[in-house]
Amino acid sequence: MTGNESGRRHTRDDVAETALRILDDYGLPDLTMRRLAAALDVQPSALYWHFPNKQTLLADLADRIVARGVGVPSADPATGPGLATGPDATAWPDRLRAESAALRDALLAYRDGAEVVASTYALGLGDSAAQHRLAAAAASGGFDAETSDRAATALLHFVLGHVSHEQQRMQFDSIGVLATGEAADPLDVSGSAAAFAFGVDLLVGGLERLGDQSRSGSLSRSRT
Amino acid sequence: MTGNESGRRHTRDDVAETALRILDDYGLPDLTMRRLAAALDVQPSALYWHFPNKQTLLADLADRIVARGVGVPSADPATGPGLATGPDATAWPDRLRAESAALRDALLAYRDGAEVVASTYALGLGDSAAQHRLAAAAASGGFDAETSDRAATALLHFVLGHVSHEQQRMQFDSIGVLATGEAADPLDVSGSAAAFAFGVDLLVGGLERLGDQSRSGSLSRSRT
DNA sequence: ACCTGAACACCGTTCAAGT
DNA sequence: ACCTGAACACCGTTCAAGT
Repeated sequence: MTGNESGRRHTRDDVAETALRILDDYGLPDLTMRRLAAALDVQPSALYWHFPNKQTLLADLADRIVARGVGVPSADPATGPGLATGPDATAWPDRLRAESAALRDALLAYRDGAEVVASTYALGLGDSAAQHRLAAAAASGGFDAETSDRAATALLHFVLGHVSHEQQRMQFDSIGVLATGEAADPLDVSGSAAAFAFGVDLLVGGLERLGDQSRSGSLSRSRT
Repeated sequence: MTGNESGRRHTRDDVAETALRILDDYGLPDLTMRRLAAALDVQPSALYWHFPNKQTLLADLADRIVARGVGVPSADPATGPGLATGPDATAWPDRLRAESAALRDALLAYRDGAEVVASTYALGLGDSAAQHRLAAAAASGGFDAETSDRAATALLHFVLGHVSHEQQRMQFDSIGVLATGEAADPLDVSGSAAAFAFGVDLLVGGLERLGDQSRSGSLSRSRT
């Protein structure tokens, strides 16, 4: 299905896609070079012709996971009915919220997706597509580049942290059925989404407030 | 110095403190059970009498790192001179900012401190001292428990993400002196602090704005 | 261009047994 | 109460050599 079934010779793309399948089916701890090699019917050493090391492979996966999340505007029906505005005319706070939600969806689409992207981002590897998309959304609000970048970084940290936590909890729940009578309940699915929206609203709201302040010229004290 | 030099018999506390020293001196990747055992002049298997597994050990370290950050109000002279208010009379936004800064300081006090705490938190292990302190600070602003909790979680995610990134960059800089003429510059130290403050301000500002809105009764639409 | 074979230098964890 | 000895079942990575 990946394009190479048993023809024995692989491309970098084959390797990455097979890795992505192992990740999604068995999780990050089970995504080892040796397991990946076995899935490709190849010796572990063969992988090092395609990728210099494991981190580089993971960075590639991270980029694919994030990139696969474009074109999904929000998947959230709460944006309101009949707004009928052009895609460019959307108010920037909504664009920022939509971009954050799309990123969350992208991360949730693969098991341990958030952790893969977070660790890659922490190591400074990978294209920074997520960061750039968020920064562009912020910049559409008229903020200068540094402010947009910092807001994007703050949002990204929150999103990665939140979804990592969320995914950790998902596989924890799926294993131990919890001995504590109360159970983990699927209510938490919507609870997680609400908590996510709340965090995003806090950051976007903070940015809106910052815009209001500079517009009314009440910058209490300029920072040294 | 840890209390046990070569008396050969160790306590759980000995083990944790020695682990903390290895962490700080050599970093998280070098903190292996085998290395820790060697530092204690003990067989690796001996560690499993004190801790059931490595994650539990790391959770213990995380708790110690966070706990060691209490009593350090802010370490930031920018809070303004001569306020002379009692410790309890501080405005809640300042308290939240101070708590966030103290947490950052605590994490920065140990090499890879943020990653240790973040992974422990993600796994749902450890006391949640950091989370609780932040939630208490938020609650002192008059917000209900759920709002305070969610604000604390958002802040915590941001802080852990930011400081992880910051620490990763620190050890990256200390190794590769960077071939790119521009260099990594110590300016980034203050840049990191400013970016941190900005992120915290965004979240705290968002919370203030939320307070303002509910006070003026303009909750556009109540969420379903 | 892509892979094998074999090795190097490691891991975390278990468990019977010792003192 | 605290540890040894020995093993189990793994890791990521390198490198000469093959086709």
